Amino acid sequence: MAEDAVVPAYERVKAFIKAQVNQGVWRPGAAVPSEAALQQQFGISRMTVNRALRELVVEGLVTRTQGSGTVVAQLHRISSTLALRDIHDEVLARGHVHSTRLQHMAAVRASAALAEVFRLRRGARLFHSVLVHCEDGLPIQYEDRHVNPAAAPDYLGVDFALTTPTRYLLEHAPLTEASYSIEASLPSVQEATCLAIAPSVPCLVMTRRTVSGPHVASLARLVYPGLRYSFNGKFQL
Amino acid sequence: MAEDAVVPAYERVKAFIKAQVNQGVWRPGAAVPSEAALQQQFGISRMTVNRALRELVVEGLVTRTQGSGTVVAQLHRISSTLALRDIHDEVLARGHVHSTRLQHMAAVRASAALAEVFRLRRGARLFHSVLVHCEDGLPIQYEDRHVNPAAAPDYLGVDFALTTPTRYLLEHAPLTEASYSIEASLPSVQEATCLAIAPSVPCLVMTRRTVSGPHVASLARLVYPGLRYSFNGKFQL
DNA sequence: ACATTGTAGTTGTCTATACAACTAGTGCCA
DNA sequence: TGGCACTAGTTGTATAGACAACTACAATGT
Repeated sequence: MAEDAVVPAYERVKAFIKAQVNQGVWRPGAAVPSEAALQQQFGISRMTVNRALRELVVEGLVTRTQGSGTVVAQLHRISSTLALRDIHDEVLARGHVHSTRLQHMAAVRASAALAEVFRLRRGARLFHSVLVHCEDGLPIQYEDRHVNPAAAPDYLGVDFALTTPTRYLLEHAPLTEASYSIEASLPSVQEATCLAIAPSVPCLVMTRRTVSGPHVASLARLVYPGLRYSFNGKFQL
Repeated sequence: MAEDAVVPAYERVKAFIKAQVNQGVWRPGAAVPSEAALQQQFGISRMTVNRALRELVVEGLVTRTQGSGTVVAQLHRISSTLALRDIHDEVLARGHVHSTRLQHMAAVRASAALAEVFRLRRGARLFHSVLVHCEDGLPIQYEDRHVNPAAAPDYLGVDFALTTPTRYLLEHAPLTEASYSIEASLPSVQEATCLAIAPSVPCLVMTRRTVSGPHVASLARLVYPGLRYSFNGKFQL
């Protein structure tokens, strides 16, 4: 039953270097053997060693300088993959049931602030939706979103019992750029009401702007009750 | 003055594919030409095409299946590299002045909860430090930290006028693993006092656990006044 | 109808070699 | 001392070829 599971040569080299760093044999700043040295040590070709080291650069474990050498990196990043993940999938992944309540859906005129964000003129047509997402019936996200009709012309007709705004936009306006900001603040009265919390309960607020090709596709304000939700991340190696 | 700036062949292939995806020519799920096809199209060797495609996999732009082919990825991740960044550098990068007030520093005995986190027995010796970090004199972070003596035996003697706990630990207990959680909550009375805010002001609270080799090195509770601080991230391509 | 086999196409890995580009040091010379 | 040229060592890129592993599909046979 036990598969051969032949580990590729470049993986062996990576594992070796990671082990040295993990066990503290090579501290940050220490020199990693040259490609030629590792080539001899492992009895493989230089290109294979080169691949291993290049991948370790991407992983943030080492830094390389042409002409000089390879050293163990000083800072080990946390690549937190704060992914633009659909809340539907997220809830499902936890083994719970996701449901949605549509609060509002309409075409609106852009205020000066919105027009600037979307790089449109003031008064331009935008779609506006407000939803509440629930996990096992309990509200966990208030989603207030504006959408650029140029990126998703049929947004008003989408049935959010079948999909979520995030998913619909990812499918119809593929992502080319996104930026977000996470703050703590108090919910508005309407947000508190929809989330079934007191207005004094602190919330995580994520503001997210997505760009699709030439268009600013969407600006979303996502409000999470602070006591029912947290962002988590992990880094290893 | 204008350098030749010869763009490597594999970069040209990557740029070509990114452009097709960005401009919507190839939608998520669409097939990317095979290595052989790209090899012909660009007049380069297969290994070079292979490198380009492998790097695009790491960047999350495409997925590849042996025997089947390469397709444009469905979800474009935001790999926000929420780095374990030293707050001192962070403030400096914004062009401001960073200062620190040491509130407390002592050796303590582990409570049951702390012992579990650090994988030590109850009552084991730990170091405990409390600092307030200021940006241009304004408090922006309350840092309550426990440290494992096995990972940083000289922690009690560190002068936090010269360095920060984060920096000291990164240098003396190289990181092998870290996990964090971000929540919104209200500050304790002491936290509110130290941060010079009202106890009703919502705060971002990051709880961070770091591992160094065999030891759980540190557990930190970082409290940020919600109105003065936000986590930001960006993704492109 | 169903299962098996074969095959073309694709990606995964690895090699041996080559040259370019850069770094850091050494030694020379004015 | 200061500047310069040279060199050994290192990483960056690229090639042509090879074989393995896997997928999807077509052809075959029962």
